[in-house]
Amino acid sequence: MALIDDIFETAVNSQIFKDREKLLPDYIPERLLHRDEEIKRLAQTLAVALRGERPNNLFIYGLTGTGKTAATKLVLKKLEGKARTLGVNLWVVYVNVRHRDTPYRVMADIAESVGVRVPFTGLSTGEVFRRFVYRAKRLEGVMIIVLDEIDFLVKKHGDDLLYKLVRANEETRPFKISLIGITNSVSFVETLDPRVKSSLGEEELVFSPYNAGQLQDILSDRASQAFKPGVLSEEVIPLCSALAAREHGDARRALDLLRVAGEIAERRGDRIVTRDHVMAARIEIERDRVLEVVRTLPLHSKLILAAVAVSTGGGRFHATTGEVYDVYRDLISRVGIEEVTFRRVSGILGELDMLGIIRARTISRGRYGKTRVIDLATSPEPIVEVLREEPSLQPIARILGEKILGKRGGNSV
DNA sequence: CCTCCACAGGAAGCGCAGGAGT
DNA sequence: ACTCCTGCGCTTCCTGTGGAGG
Repeated sequence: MALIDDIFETAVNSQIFKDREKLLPDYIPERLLHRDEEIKRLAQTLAVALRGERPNNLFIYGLTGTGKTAATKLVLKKLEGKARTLGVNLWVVYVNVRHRDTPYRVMADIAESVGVRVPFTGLSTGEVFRRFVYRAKRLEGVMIIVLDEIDFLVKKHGDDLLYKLVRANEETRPFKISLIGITNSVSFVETLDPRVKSSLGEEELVFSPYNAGQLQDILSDRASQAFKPGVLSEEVIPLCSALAAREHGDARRALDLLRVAGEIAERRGDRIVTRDHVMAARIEIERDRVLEVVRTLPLHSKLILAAVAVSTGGGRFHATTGEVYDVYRDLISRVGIEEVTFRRVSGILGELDMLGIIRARTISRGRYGKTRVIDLATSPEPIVEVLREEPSLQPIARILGEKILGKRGGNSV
């Protein structure tokens, strides 16, 4: 009991954190360092909405963790505040298309924002669109729709919806609709229908990556709000910045490192956050990411991932699609599940690659054919862990454990 | 220079579950 | 009760391809 009390006690009276939330990924700070130009451009573009005019459609590019979303949300928040005090009708809809990854769900979010009730399935996308237009027509004002990570939608479902939204503006008059598309893939724009491309890209804005120095500024600023004074040893912030700068200047990653390092220090009962905590944080973040991804994988994706783990010896060497398929069939024969076709296995390998959990690159071996060379991009332990959670997959978890973890001399936990 | 391997990956469509509308 | 819609995981059938070996 005393142990539990201790845990609760440290949680309430943190020795490390003053305000941990300031480091969470969805926290939007009042000011964004080193993004003045971008914020100015955004504000200038959107300001006309305060006069009841339609802002130009806007396209925002930039790699992950460069502040695109934060800057957009920040400016929109202020814009909404201003609109309220001026009594201007303004609707802002923010949709992260990665999480709402079908045209239907995106359209549902947009329609719901003007008060249309939409069931989560059952209607056609066109019907939802029609209801939205019907409702919007009898409203007055400006709507700004933000489609974050828009490339996911287009890659999976084409640009039909974008085309419709771009044109919706004509149908909903006097209600005005302005679109902001956010993407981290620059090449993505080229795949768009030219009509969509030109109207969506009325204005463009590029967010360049932070360099290590800028990351340091950001971390220092945020750390002073989030941590108690004096708990960070002086190498921590430069280290987090350097690690994140190496990964194309991703500020979100840097903040994650800092927060998790603090959490680890707190769990261990240390009073000072050091280099060791940062290094441990790095491993923990990666592990959690993989666990989360693997857990939500459909059955056969899990099995194929297991097959990759086995056929690459836990990541010590690489395998080809054909080899993975053979191992997969072998594994599946032991648990009495019906197997999927080669084509599907190939498709799933592509999906796992996109998730960053394996690495696959296509090569040609000349006479010996063209194939993908597949690597595990993570350590195999989290995979075994997830397989163990599923009773029917125990045999496979065991095989994996023996073939990989056993050979490494590691013990099972 | 051409062949031909071992796949890559596009296209179409199927069966199912969940739900709307009538 | 019935039809129609969607997303999802999947199959079937298909065309495309880099380069080692003949």
